[in-house]
Amino acid sequence: MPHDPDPPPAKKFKPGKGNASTPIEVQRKQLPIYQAKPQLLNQLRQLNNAILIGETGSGKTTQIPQYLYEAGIGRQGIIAITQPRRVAAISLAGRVADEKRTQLGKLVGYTVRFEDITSSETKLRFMTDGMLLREAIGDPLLLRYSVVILDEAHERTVHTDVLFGVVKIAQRRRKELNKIPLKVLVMSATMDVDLFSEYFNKSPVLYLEGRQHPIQIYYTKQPQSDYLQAALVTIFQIHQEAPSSHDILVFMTGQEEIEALARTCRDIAKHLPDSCGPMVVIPLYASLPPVQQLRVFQPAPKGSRKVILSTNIAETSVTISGIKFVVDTGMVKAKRFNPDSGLEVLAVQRVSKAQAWQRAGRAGREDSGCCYRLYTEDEFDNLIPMTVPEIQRCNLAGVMLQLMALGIPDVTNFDFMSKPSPEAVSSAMEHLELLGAVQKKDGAVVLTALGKKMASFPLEPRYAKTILLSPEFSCSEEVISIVSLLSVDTVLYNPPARRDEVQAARKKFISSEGDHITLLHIYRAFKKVSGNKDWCRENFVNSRNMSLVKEVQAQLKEICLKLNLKLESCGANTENVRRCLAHGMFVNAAELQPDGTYLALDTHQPVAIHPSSVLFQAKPAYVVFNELLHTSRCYMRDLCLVDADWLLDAAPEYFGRKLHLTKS
DNA sequence: GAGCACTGC
Repeated sequence: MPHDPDPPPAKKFKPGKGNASTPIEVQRKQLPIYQAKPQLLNQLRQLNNAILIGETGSGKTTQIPQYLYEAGIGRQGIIAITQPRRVAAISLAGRVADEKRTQLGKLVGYTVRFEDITSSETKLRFMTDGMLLREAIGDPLLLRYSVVILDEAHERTVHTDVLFGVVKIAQRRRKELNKIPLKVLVMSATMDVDLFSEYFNKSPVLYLEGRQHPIQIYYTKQPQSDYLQAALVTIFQIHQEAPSSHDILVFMTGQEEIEALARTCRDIAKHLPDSCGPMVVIPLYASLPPVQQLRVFQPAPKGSRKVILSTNIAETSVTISGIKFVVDTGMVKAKRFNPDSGLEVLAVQRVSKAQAWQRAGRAGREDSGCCYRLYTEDEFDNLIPMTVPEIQRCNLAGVMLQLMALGIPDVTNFDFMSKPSPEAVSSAMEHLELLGAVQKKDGAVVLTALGKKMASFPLEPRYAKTILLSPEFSCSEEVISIVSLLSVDTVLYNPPARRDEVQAARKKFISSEGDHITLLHIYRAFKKVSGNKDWCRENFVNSRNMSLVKEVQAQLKEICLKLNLKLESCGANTENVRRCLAHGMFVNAAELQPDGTYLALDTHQPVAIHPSSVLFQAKPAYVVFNELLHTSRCYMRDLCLVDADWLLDAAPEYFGRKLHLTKS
């Protein structure tokens, strides 16, 4: 453990944050980027593409859009600034509107799902990358925009990666058609610029100075076989040696190990000598109720040390001030996708170098800091340089459908910055063909009328298909509700300590027809009491997610109306709903075998009913399911009881060709 | 008889 001298006094000025005593104009001029403004504008005026590399705190996201606007660059249209996250788009727009001393929604606005605070006056528009992508379906050339700034490009979300290609095509097409040129700026925090620059026709890279403070990195001398034990030891070494005002942020992999380590830390802290101050241990992960998440921002009582045990939510989404020490276990839980089996696996794995640097950076936001890596320098050197972009580890069916809807001629050869495997692409195309979204015509694959409608829903293709089928079964109201319920995080609240109470409360909603109908019963009951909060508490229903369901439902209904889809309810006849689900989800069907196990019908792999399903004790002959989850076994989640005949009816050729239904 | 990182339209 190093000697830790007293830190220099904290700097008064914090980039990107309001400071009551300093006028906004002065604050803006204090940002590191201000010095570079004249040269920057000079270059940006001439360039059609540029890659901007700026460290945290450079002020690039708030200042560059304003500089462009003030200099009259891109005045012919709107300047779009995309963000991977809603909260970022909203808060950045608020900040820039303040700086321009204008009301949000006038000159400066934001557009995220369910919320559009813009007007005809809006010239600086902050938006999620997903929203710009959706807009591109109606206007592939993005003609309203003169400048598109793709921020946080290093995060490489699916949406950003698809947008890279979309703006590149729009830029070229606009030039060919003699339209107003489109300027594309890519902003990234990491130095992995070659890929970006190469992709955008070797565009120039501009470096912006940041305000990051120095961080001392420490490695272990020996590889650690147990990173949790290593984390525990490191936390208490820091606790015994460093001033109590220095908070610790520990990066771990998931809820369970975080809660376990939190308990251990609290136990040990209780039995330490008085010379050690008290320790406040705070868990942080996404599924924690919002009130508990806010605890990480409260300063610990004087003399106490704050220790935050977090998942990678604290890497980007949640920024905590006052962190002096970062402890990095070097591990992360991440989803992987196998295109052959259609299986998603959530697995603990090593972080990338870029991720390790991102974690370390969380210690140096206000002042110099330390990062303890619980692995050796050799192990660090062997980490992969960058996290594999999401586009290379997800199901591509939705992406391919969206590209087709954008009118891109040969989607299987789309110019991705990082190409997904040909297997993943062809498996996505096969999936779309099965759903009837695309078909082969004269050797080419084209979007069908059905596929075009499917693309207008912000849903996975099979859910969109199920909704579009629902009028045939006179149950569109029910199917829209079910799809809405499935497209948010679970509405069921399951505190493990109160399992018996949960089971008792849920009993009255359970349907022998499966999880979908059970969810529908809960939703109907929720609506009957108009979303009463007490009702939600008593019935272990997450009222926040339920409210979200209502918003999704309203959006889906609006799309249905635009498509002239008949909205009607089947009332108590839920068999129709199951018929509809069978027709929409037939690719996710499973069949009971004579030995009591299940086989997935498309891949013939053995699957099991997840214990969380209401059908867990039952042995239905045929089910359709929402997803497969590979943990200790391969589990089907969210099941619906169906008839074999319905499946055959839904896809006679598919089941006749590939499968052997055991039913005689 | 299990257990789920994080976003987003």
